[in-house]
Amino acid sequence: MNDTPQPSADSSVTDVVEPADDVLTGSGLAAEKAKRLAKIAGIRADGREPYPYRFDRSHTLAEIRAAHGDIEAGAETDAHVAVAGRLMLKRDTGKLIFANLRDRSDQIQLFISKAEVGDDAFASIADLDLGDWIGVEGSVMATRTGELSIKVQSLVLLAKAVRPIPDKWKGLTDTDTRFRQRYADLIVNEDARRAFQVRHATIQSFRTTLSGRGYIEVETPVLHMEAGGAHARPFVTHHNTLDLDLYLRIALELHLKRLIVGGMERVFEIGRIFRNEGMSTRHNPEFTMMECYQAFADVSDIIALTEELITNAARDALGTTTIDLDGEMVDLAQPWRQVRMIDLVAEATGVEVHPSQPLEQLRSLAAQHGVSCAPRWGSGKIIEELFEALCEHTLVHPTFVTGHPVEISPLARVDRNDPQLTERFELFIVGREFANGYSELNDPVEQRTRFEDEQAAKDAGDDEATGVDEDYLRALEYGMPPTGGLGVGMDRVAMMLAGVSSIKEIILFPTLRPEVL
RNA sequence: GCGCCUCUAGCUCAACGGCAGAGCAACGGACUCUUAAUCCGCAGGUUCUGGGUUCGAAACCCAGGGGGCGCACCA
Repeated sequence: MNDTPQPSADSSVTDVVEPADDVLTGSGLAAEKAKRLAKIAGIRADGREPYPYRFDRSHTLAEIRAAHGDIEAGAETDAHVAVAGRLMLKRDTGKLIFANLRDRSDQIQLFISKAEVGDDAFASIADLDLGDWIGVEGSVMATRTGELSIKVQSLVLLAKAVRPIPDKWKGLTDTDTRFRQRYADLIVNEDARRAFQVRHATIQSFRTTLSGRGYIEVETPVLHMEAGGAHARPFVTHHNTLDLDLYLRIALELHLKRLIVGGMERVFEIGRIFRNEGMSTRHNPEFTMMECYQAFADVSDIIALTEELITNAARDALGTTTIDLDGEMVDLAQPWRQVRMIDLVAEATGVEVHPSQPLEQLRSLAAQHGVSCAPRWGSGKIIEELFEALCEHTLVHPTFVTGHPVEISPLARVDRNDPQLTERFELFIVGREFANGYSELNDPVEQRTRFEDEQAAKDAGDDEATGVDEDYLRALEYGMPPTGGLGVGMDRVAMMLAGVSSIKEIILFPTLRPEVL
């Protein structure tokens, strides 16, 4: 960079190896880390390894509790076990140490007797810090007070923690720290661990249900030439070798339907999608969508599938289909309401609405209800806006809102009984959208017309409208069978089942502004 | 993007313009059945950052930063 001579190396090296005395005797974070690093040096000086490569575990802690949880107070068994986990609590009574060991499955007490392990080993165990990873061999017992414990015969350090874990009782409550340092959150907060277990069970349940119905799981590109399949502002990136701007996908839809054209008949993908929009308790810029497509099916099949997927997920993740929705216990196993969007708006306004009505009539209805309209909006868009403003938040119980206007549904097939509406639904629960599905438009000529309408909107300044996807049209020209399709916001389903109110609670590493370190 | 709230020891929180403190963790000591062990002792601070007001600011004012909530945006 410049010609300034660098400081000589030996001026900066000398005080790095041995921490200064005042750091070792203090008790701030720097002092704490220095002490623990000094312990590591001491362990190595003893010829022991603070970070060994592996440990043979015979049982998880839950397995031990399942097998021996009912032994009597004071009982000693000859069950010899090897367990591993993180040291969470330590109670040192002099010649006995009680410690709490936690692994992924459970937490169990360690009973460490100086007479049993010997003076040297006892001293090194007493020197362990909360947060250290350890491996233990011993026998299963219960203390005089009946606490299931492992009587330690030997203990090895598996990984030394240099940084202290948060408060053993209060945990970590600062949301900023919890989301930035999810590792620390997971160490101390049981609720966080549980939420991600529910998320896992939810996604696993979807896979099981779909697999059981003959769907196969596929992976389609994240980098798109054209960000289609939804109305959303995309993230733009650039491929250097091709010298090409690409978009991160905003939906899975168009590639999955190409596979239906190819004859795969039943496909699904659970994948990350990206929308360059605002963040809230219900929106993260990257989130997880499940989309599935089934040949020879229409919207009614997909409505039934949606109900089954979510009800099964509740059963698999929670063991019940009765869940708390905004303080009200609702059984998901009961049939879900179906109602047309135009009927909900009519109910809310007392006036019949339909996309065939003159634009001026709908504009004035919107104005009466405080909904302002952009000049380019057609009747269908105004009806949707009225629905969102007046009806959406009232839908607490699971409700399939159906019959969306054609104008706002460029990929959905027209209703067989009403050419101004589509065979489409959105699922709402506690006022939030969870899913979207329809009978898929498979007529290539009509799809081209719909795309051209989108293109016109885009040209008119709608930066969420999509352009014409020529390759998708080419695929449709080969013939797509009648098809029903579904998209489900997996984060929102997991939120509902985990009972959390922010999407950041159900995404391990939510998007945050950069931290100043 | 706008409004409101918030930021103090590693963690959880006090201090209402007047000496920055407690609990946990840490450190030293006692204790062979604890359960957030207990008891005694000791130590630990850029009060988010930068300005300003004041004899005196963690507190009040201004600007900036992080976070939360709401609104806006959002198939």
